[in-house]
Amino acid sequence: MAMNVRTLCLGILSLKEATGYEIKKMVEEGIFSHFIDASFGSIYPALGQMLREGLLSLRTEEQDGKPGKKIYAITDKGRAALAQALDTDPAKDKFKSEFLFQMLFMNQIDPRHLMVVYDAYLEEQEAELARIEACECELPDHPGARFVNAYGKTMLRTAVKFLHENRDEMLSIIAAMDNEPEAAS
Amino acid sequence: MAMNVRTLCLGILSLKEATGYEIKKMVEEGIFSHFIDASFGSIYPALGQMLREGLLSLRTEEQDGKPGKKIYAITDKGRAALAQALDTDPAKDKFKSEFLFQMLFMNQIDPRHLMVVYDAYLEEQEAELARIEACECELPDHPGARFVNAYGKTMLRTAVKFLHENRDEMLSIIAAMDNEPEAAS
DNA sequence: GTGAACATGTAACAAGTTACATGATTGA
DNA sequence: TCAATCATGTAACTTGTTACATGTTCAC
Repeated sequence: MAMNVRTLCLGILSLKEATGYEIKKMVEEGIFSHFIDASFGSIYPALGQMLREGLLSLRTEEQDGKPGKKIYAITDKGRAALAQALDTDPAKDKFKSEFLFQMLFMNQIDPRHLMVVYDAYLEEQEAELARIEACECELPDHPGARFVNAYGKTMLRTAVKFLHENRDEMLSIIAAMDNEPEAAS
Repeated sequence: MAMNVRTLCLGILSLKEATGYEIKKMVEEGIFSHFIDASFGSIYPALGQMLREGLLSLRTEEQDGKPGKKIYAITDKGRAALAQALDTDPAKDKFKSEFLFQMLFMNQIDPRHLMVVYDAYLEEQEAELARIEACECELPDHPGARFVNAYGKTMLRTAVKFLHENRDEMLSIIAAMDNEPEAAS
């Protein structure tokens, strides 16, 4: 369905008008963050392009000093484009995890470092869960947002639980490695 | 930690020697598939490059008709490079889901299509779970593989369970949309 | 006075995908 | 006979990131 930065911006702007800066913030702080990424370097060009194509309209708000806000709003043509993208079959999920890659080859890692990495990842997942739970109250009141939020919460809780439950086993694996080291540094 | 296709190939070749073709198959059929992707267009150049750099060694096995197998093996220098990559802090997970994006904007989708997409995704997750459970028996006997397999299984089971449990609610949301359509096609 | 948040934008770069090019064998 | 599996490789293309460029205000 071509879920690129363009479609992402259209989706956000279908909820309310916003500046590129605000879109970036929503992407990294809102529910989106769980399954989407986007940098300024991709958002700004996408907005400019879609404005030229008539999918967006622009209103500028001057500010003292700061470079005046460029507030984009979606047009009818933009809504049509979004509807079309939304009507396509979604591509397969893409998940890349360097953490899991490292865990897969844990027997080739220095045991001390391994545990540091493990705990850091666990904390990260906990923080992510906390964030997603926090943004729940300010959730837009439509079923999609609730569904995605609930899904993300469920998955993160499971991950955190798994990592907690398996921590002791990790420690004992490491203890075994210390006796029979394969690649301790 | 620069977990690119190079590191992926080094990791696989640290388990056993293989051809580019075999690496691709392992990536799409083994435990790797859950958190990694790689195409021929990235694997073959990576192998050639690392051979030139001395991280890999090459043995060719002629075959009748077919273009003789190029069997790569990791060298000491290659193992060192892998160890170095494994010693770096892993980058944050990257997860992209067009399905969740569509669910987020479900109120702008044709209800019938929405349910087709939902069921297709559910089936896909079930298939993925079945695959990961199947490859369990032929798992290399080291703790990393078991950990990653268990993690993947746990997450996929949770996803499948969630999707099953929320299917009825989806149906009622759709029923509500049919009465009060916002963007039915 | 130093760093963070606000605010926009460009250009070089990185990394990987898709499509193309080639060609035998095997099973439906 | 048509698709799939085996087997390698290249080149164009897509997509997005990082770093740079610029400048204010506000809190510590």
